[in-house]
Amino acid sequence: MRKKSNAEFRKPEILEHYYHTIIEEGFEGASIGKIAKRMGIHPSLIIHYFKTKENMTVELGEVIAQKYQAVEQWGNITAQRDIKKMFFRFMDLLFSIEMSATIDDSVYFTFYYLSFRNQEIRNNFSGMFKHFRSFLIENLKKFNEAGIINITDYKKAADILIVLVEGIDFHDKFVSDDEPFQKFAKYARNMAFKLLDVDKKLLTKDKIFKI
Amino acid sequence: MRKKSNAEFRKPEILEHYYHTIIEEGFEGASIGKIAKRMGIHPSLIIHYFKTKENMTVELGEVIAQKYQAVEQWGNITAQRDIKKMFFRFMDLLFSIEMSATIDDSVYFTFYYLSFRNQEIRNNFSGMFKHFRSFLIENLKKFNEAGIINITDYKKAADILIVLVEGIDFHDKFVSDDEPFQKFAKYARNMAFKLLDVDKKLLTKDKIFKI
Amino acid sequence: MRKKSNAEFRKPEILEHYYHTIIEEGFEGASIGKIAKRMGIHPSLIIHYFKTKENMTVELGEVIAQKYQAVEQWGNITAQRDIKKMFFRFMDLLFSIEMSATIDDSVYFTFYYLSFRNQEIRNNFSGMFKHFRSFLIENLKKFNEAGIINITDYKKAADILIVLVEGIDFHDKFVSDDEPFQKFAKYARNMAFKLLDVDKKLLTKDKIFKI
Amino acid sequence: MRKKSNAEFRKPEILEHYYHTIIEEGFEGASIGKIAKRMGIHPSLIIHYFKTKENMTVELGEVIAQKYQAVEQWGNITAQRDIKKMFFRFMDLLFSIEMSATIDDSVYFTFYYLSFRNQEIRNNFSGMFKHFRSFLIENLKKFNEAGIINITDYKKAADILIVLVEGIDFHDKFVSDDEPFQKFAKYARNMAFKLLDVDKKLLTKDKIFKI
DNA sequence: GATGAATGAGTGTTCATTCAT
DNA sequence: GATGAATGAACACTCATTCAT
Repeated sequence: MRKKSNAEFRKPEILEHYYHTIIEEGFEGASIGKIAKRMGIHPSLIIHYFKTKENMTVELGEVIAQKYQAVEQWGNITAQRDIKKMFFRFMDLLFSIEMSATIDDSVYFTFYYLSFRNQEIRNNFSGMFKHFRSFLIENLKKFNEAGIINITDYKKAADILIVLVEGIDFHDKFVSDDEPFQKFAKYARNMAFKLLDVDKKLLTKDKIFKI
Repeated sequence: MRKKSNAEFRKPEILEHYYHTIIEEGFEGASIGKIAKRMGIHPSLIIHYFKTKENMTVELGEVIAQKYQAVEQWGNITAQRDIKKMFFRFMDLLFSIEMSATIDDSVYFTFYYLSFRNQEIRNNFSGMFKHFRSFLIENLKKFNEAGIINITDYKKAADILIVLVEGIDFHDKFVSDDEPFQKFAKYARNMAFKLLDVDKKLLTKDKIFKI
Repeated sequence: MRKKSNAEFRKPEILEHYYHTIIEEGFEGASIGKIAKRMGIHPSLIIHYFKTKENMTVELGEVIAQKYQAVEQWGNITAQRDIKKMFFRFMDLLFSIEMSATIDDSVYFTFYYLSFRNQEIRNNFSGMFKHFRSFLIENLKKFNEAGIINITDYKKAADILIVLVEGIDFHDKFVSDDEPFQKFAKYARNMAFKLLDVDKKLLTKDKIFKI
Repeated sequence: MRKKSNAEFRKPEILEHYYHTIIEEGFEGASIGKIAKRMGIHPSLIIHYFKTKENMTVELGEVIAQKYQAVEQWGNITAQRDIKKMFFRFMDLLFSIEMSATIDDSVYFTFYYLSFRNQEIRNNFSGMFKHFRSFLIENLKKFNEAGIINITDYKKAADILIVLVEGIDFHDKFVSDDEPFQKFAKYARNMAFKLLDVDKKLLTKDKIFKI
């Protein structure tokens, strides 16, 4: 009854295993053979579905890029009626561990790294960031018009937010003295408040952006 | 006294070729065989000097990490007597293309990526950033005491500077709409001015940090 | 009564594509997968019709062997009433490029080559040559009885004709200094005239067989 | 003492095994793995010496082509003082089984076949035939000047001899009714006598060239 | 009749590494 | 110090074929 495993089910299943094999064995270690063994299938079946390993890698890149965009929580937030509350929840989510944790860091960096040698992967990631930027711009506009923030160049603002958000992961990995992720995340968020010129009346003490 | 092509000279030479092979062939493509062919020597000789490829990779990581620290230009700048001039030249260099161009981006990202699977490499890079942070702190202190900037938490300030500086490369690679590197770099620099609370009297028009 | 694309039509179609795939990709390169792709069908379908690839190869060998025999032009020639004219047209056709061009040389040699490892293919080709020899004998007899040629051993004569005819292709491929195919063909034809002891009165200048 | 197996010894050894593997398994069946197993060595060692299988195949082609040229017996014959005796021994050797048996037929045909897809192999074989033709021309000249044969176009004569000689193998493989190789070989030789216009006084009964 | 899933053997080749010289 | 021989594991991928649908 459920033996009817076709491409629609199999391909995501394989990508899932590919993803986890990368986590456990690294990108170079994630051979088709190992993925197949992990799944209990024959290596050539993977080729059957993806033709080449590169295809499979690109497709995994797509999935990862899509996951980044599809942070489901955004839905609830942007549905919030009180725009001030909405702003702060928006920023909290932006600088939250949830944002970072959707994709395993090592895989994430793997694909950044692969971007340098694979145009398709680069395009996927670039597209993902541009899409995300559009989403940010759209919302920044609302906040600006409501007088919560005070900016003129939406695009630049969105860009700097992306840099800060990505920077948290980076900091956590390479610079941090083992302090909890959230600590620097919150700090970065406050820096964002400052750069966006958030209405000072709205800021409680824990949101102060003095370095 | 006889031949002087010993390890001391050979190892850096090999690492140099390893580095360029990575640029041209990617990390996976940079096999010992290819490096050897590039040098016109026998692959075994590379093993002879480094024992294993992993060793060689780690050593290349060290060299790269050291290069990042040893930005020679800093010397001239910190020797500057007029502290205000010094500050702006300091910031200009920090957000300059020279900072980014010392090491090829693709190799840089390769080692970030390798950090996830190799503790030694991670330590090297982590150490490099900490060292760099110390350097920043030291200088920020001077600027703060001279009343040029106005901060309280030096470490945090240094961290955010690192994030912003690293973010330029990242932005250039993935987010930028093909605008020149310098444009966003300058913008990021201005954001830094804002976060550091630079004395407004010192800012000319092109240094204004309004988004 | 429904679809009429059944084996009778499909098999020759597949063989046709197999033939052309061999020309383009070589025998080793002519995989079932490639043939199927060429036809826009599924590889399994080819297996469905031929059971195994070897079967298919043997069947292609049959088709090729048959084509060699079925040189339609012979019909017109042997219908010729003037036996002298008939002889010369017969010989002209025998040593013509049309004889060689019916089957692509590379495929032809492929099957010679396959003959060594496949009894069935060898039998097909052997049968084809024997059949062709019978045809030659039959006609040589007529020419001999009409006094045009002067031989006693028909079989040997037929054999030597086959050797000469096949030799033209061989010469063209390996020995010729890029001179046109027809030049050596004509030369070989004249040698045949000599061996068959053609009545000298019948020979015009361009048919003289002196080396 | 004899462990010192280097390329000079190893490569011919491998080619020898390649040759025999082709005989036993056919060209497609002669994989590097099988050759290695036959030799009791590791497959990658074969790659070590030849880099690619194609190289190895081309080199085998060279060896085969050279063997054809280097028929040692010629030496003794052309040293013969009595030119008439020499002529007949020359022709006997030309149409002898020794000429055909130096290289296994199936391998020989394999390389004919490969010539169609590999320029280098084609060149080797073409060169071999041209070299052989030169050798024939050189000798035909002597025989002609001695009045034994009577020809004007040496090159054409040499070409037709090659075609006849190659034709024996061909006939034996595909046309012959299992009659011994020598029988048709002798017959072909006699045809050659006829084409070369051998001085009739020299011909004994078994050399008569009437078909 | 036709397709896709799945298999399993096999391909040439790459690679890091060891050892003897 | 430097080379070549040799290894053995691993790799992505091809291929013909079988089976269920």
